[in-house]
Amino acid sequence: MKLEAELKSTKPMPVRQRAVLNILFTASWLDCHLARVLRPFGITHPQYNILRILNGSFPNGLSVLDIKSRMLDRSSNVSRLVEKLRLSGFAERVPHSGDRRMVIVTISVTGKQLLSDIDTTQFTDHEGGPGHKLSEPEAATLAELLDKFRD
Amino acid sequence: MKLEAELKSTKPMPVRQRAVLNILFTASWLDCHLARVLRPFGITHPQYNILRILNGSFPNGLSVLDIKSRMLDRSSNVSRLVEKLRLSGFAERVPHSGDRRMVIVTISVTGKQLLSDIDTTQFTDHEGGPGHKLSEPEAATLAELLDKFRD
DNA sequence: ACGCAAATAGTGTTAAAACACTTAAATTTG
DNA sequence: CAAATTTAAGTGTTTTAACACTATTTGCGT
Repeated sequence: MKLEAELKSTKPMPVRQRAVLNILFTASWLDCHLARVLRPFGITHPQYNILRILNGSFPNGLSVLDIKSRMLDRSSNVSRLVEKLRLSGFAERVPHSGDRRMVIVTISVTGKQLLSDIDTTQFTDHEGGPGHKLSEPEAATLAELLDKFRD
Repeated sequence: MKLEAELKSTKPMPVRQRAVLNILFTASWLDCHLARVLRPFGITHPQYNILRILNGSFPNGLSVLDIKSRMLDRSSNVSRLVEKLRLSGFAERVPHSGDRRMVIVTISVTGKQLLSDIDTTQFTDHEGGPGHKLSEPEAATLAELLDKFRD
């Protein structure tokens, strides 16, 4: 559905404003879908995000700041989220030998199992997943325009 | 900056996954910018969102459900947000005469003044505003691709 | 070596989101 | 018309985000 219809907007919007609102609206829409898929697994979106990051650097771990710098939402509370993941058994924390300020966080076997259970493709390349109506070139164009948008 | 650089991603991503992450990342980036501009005015993003909606329907008011249906984030707590706006003097609430279940919310003069103070163009069409690097046709294409993405 | 600034992780607190539930009024149905 | 259903708004509670702050360790300059 077009943005104007979703938002029941009557007047036509300036094009850049339409782009801004559409980004925010689409992200909220995506978040909602993601939360619905994640709920049965007892994990939140930011926690899932961290697990994906840890999985990406596996078998190496990452410090808390490394995780933060790779997160979509940089203002979130990584220490507490990591602690949640540790309590759930999805991540491990070991003090860094060289620098005692640091803590190295690693995804656990259980955590890797969780990710494969969730089946990431459900959100990305799966048939019914979000964005399936876009062709690959269209998806590429979309990502490029977003990169340019943030410039 | 390109998404991969922002997220310090090493491996190449599937195109649709790249689009999904880019939408989420860009929205978070936008939110951050918006919060920075809004802070001096003592108003939050969802509150600003509601004020814009009320301003759009001025001089007519809207019921709480009408507001909710026009919001970017549909799961938020409109009653409490409206109460905050009322306490700050930016909105007014009057019971609906015909249907006593309903309450009609209207933007106040102070609220309209606040919006013009914030100068919405700062986020949309202003020179240094977000998305200023995009040409108008590019912004239009971006919005269309996002519409299609949600299909 | 000493003091100071930067870096790193974590905590405390307030405000907000998430979600289920409640109250009240209108509408439908038997 | 009475009871049940639906609709609208609001509330209670838990979890989380936001933001500023603290504590500890490291590195650096002198």
